Amino acid sequence: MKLLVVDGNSILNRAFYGIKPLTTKDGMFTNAIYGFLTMFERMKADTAPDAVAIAFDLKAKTFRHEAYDGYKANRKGMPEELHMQLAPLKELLGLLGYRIVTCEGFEADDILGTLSKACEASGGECVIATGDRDSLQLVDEKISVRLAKNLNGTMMYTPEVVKEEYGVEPKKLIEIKAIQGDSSDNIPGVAGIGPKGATQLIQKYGDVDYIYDHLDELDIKPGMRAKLEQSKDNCFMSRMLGEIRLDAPVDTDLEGYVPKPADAAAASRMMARLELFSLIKKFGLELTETTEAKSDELRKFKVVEAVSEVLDKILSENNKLHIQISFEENKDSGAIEPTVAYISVEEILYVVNSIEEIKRLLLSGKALYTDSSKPIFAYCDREGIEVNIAFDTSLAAYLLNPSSSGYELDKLCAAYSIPVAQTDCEEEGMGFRHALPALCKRLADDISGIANDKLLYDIEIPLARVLARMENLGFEVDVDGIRAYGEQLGKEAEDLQAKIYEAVGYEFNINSPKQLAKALFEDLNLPARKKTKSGYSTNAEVLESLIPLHPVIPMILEYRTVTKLRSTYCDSLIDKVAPDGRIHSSFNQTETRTGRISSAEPNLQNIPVRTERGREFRRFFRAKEGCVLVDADYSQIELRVLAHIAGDENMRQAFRDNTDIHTVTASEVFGVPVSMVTPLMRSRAKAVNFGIVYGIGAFSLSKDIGVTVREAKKYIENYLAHFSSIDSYMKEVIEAAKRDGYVSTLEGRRRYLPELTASNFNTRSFGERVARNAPIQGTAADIIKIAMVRVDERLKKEGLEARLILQVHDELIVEAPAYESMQVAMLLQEEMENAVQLSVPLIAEASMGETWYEAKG
DNA sequence: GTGGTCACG
DNA sequence: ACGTACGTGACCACT
Repeated sequence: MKLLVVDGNSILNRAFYGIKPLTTKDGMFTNAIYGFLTMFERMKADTAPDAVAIAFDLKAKTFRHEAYDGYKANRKGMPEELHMQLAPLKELLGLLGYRIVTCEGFEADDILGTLSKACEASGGECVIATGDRDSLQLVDEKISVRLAKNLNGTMMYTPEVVKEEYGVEPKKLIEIKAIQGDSSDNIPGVAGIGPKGATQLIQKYGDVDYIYDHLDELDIKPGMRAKLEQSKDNCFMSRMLGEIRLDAPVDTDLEGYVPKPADAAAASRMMARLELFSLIKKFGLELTETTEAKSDELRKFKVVEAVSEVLDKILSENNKLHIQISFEENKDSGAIEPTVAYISVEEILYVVNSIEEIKRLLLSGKALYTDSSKPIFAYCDREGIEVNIAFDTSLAAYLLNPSSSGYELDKLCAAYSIPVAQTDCEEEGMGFRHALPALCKRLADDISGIANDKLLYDIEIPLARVLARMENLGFEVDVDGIRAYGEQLGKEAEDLQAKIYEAVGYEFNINSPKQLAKALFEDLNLPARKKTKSGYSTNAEVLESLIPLHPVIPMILEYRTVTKLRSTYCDSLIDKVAPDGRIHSSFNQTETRTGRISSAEPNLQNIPVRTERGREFRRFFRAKEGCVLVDADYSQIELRVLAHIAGDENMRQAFRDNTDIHTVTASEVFGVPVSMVTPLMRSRAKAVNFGIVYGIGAFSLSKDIGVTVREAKKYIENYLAHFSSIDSYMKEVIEAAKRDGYVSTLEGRRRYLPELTASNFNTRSFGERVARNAPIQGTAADIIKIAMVRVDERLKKEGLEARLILQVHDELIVEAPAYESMQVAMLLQEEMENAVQLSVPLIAEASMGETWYEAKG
């Protein structure tokens, strides 16, 4: 019999502190549950046990507290955000079939000890899973300890490993601890003797009893002898405190710990409630039912194939349709086409299998309520169909909580407790499809409840259509140009590589941070400035500081730049060019927590611009024959938004006067007239402005602009003294966020901030920075989204051929026939500047050219 | 799959 | 005393 005994509290702690905060949309923390179950599953897979026991401490005092008041006296209680996870975790473990063991008056450690010895006594083998080293004393031939280091890594301790690491046998660890003590549990040990001294004593004399019995005869230095004499009582008490008991009154019949079959439905339901969907998969469960429905609610529904006549009837009887459409690539034409549609009407889920019938639905002009509108918009755009989308559950759910991990139908049904009815139909997932009307209703109510109607119906849904068209259109690129440039960069990289090998003295993989760190910090003896989790940092900041120390450093920096440009922007970009000679990026509308859109496969929002060498890539992004690119970007949109929402008159005035904001800031921060502001002062002031938007700290600012922390602090103080409303706004927004649990943008877009209630300083500070930044970044995102919808409408209304093809957060790019370019530039600027009315002017500047390089001002 | 690094706003 | 700016996506090495 192989027994796995889990130290519940210790693994839970590891999980909690080792994983960044994870919460459900209601602010319930779930990171420790997630981490615990992930580690648990891994340990179980690694050890393949026949029986499993999970030991937890009880809150009550143990015999150790009785013996010594000070025991764990310096231990703070469990933080609330961890405590709230304990009961659900235990319940979940029970549902999964595992047995939890607790014991009054004893700690989890004693349970581990008792069970492991009982297992050994019955001829079995035992693995103890824990996060702290106390249990190492239990290790012997049949008992091993798996020490969890992080989410994925464990370290296996056998007697040999313990001996190797500590220099003594496992049992002797108790003796060492008796002398050394343990500050984390407030165990005193012998005052003045630390780990080294304690280990030596035990290695030499075996145990504490022997030492005290023969204290006068032993060859111990007088100082140490005095310390031992003085702390004799503490030493024996410490041993008692540190020794794990093997006789806790728990059930030691191992058969009772063989896991029972899991209550799969209840467990998956619970995980869904905790929004831990990846765990459902990890534990081999299925997300089938999402709520515990009463039997009459569980009524079955019918699945009916909607042939032509049935469809006629549906269309004649309904003005709105709840519809979900699957798309697939047609293998012959390569086009993305609808393959099957599901329409949910009361008791029946209609399945539409013909593409012609699906087209009829789209052309019907009925208000469509769907789970994902963008693919529908995209298909209809290609087919020239004017589709009427009235609702999109993914967009609604994104507005309700932009921090969720996914917005698929099944997850939403689970997260919003929509009952999923049953069918006898074979196919999986039909229940979720049938739940679409109920889900739409619930989400629509919730959207109204937080006054996000305009955001959803007038901004996000229309925007989905614009994005779909942008994806369809794509961006023409000069493939040969990229290829040639890639070869040039490849040659440069080779030359640099050879020079680097020569300078270092041997060949290695420069792209490997690990090998590079060895070359620089070990073989060339350069000073390591910063550590990462896995070694010494070799990032650009570190390398730049090393430039004066070795001629190879600039080569490495250049090598990095060149290979980065080549691998990220040559090879992969070429791969993404479609047969039409254009790159069709995907624009994700539910990805960012601030409301921005993101671009992927490829990401066209991070094409280089800051260095000339990188900027060259923009020459290969060009307008098609006969067209030009019209590019318009907002000037200082985030600072203008800040001036508006903070209501700062000084900053507003600066923008109304259309002055250079960084120069004005410099003048205030450095206390000189505007005419005396030097370029250095302006650039530092610019960093301060950025910092303010990001939720500044003096340390980071000082690092960014290379001044002392003291100076940086002074700059910030000067800044906030002059723009005093910004100061008060920043304080108020955090207060409001703590009160409400969320921050919002101008249009009411929310971001929830459970981090603000965390007890961990760093977590909470992060929450505060986000509270300051999200309304600004998010409002800017709202504004450009409105502009995009309006630009698209205007282009259509004015009968222009020009089309939006790209958005880069504060920049829009339109591909326009040359003869339309002036009109388009005017239109773009006008719609961008008037998307919303703020108390400061919004400025957008348009320029144009054949390529992105030329078009960008 | 994660971590380090770096491209963009 | 903490540990150090917001938001993304992609590549590479390494486990």
